[in-house]
Amino acid sequence: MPELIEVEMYRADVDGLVGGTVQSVRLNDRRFARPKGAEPAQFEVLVGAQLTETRLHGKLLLATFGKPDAVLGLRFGMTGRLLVDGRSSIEQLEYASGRNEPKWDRFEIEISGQRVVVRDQRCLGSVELDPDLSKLAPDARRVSPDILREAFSGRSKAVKAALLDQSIIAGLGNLLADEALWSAGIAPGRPVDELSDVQLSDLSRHIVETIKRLTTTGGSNTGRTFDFRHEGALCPRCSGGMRSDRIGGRTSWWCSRHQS
DNA sequence: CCGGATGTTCACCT
DNA sequence: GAGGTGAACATCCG
Repeated sequence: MPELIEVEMYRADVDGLVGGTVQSVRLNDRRFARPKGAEPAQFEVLVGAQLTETRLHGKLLLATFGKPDAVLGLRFGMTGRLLVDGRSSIEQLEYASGRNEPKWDRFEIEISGQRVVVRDQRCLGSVELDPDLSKLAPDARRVSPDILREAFSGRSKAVKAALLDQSIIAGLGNLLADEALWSAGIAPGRPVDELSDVQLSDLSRHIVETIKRLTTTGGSNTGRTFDFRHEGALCPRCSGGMRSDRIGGRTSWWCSRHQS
């Protein structure tokens, strides 16, 4: 289940509570708060506030409140999920275990009688009050060839590493980045300053397209249309051998034939 | 026991 | 500043 896709589902869940009023807030695990060392008590300001809007920037889920004005930012890491009244729109997470323990409830907020819980086994997600939104990178769902070119300018790192860097482009995770590069026929290790105009435009289009496709088809299944992330796999497009390597600190898979 | 996993961040090199 | 690497975070799985 690709990353930004599921966060969008969580956003839709929270959006169903817009107009509601916060009755209680609880940070169960202070390690979950950002910035590191933030006081758990700060979240109390949300009590009595009204949820006015939800939106996404990259993988960051933002809930805006009024009276008093405040913004709550939620990050889900690799194993975080959101429960509303004990239910989640995501049945299972690939890398979360099948179990579902209440002890992993790191943050809870009650809005109009509905209990919103961030349950995160590995505790790699976080919650932040009034996150700094002034220097966010462009959102992956709205990239254009020009935006990509601008984001990559003055850089030389591998395109896969650049796509994973949330300060360059916000929203792509490991699977989504591999899939977009596969669709665009670009090898993940190719430095961004070597990409042609045509490749930049292909990449831009396939990023937007991949996110859109998986958002609409990913709800009822795993979100992935094929599986090529294993040894010996053949490319579903051209039957080339799939290769893997570590790029940008993460395992990347690509087709040795049609991606260059 | 070890390594790796849809993520982010920090420290430390070059 | 840029880029790379490795560790850390917490937990489970093969």
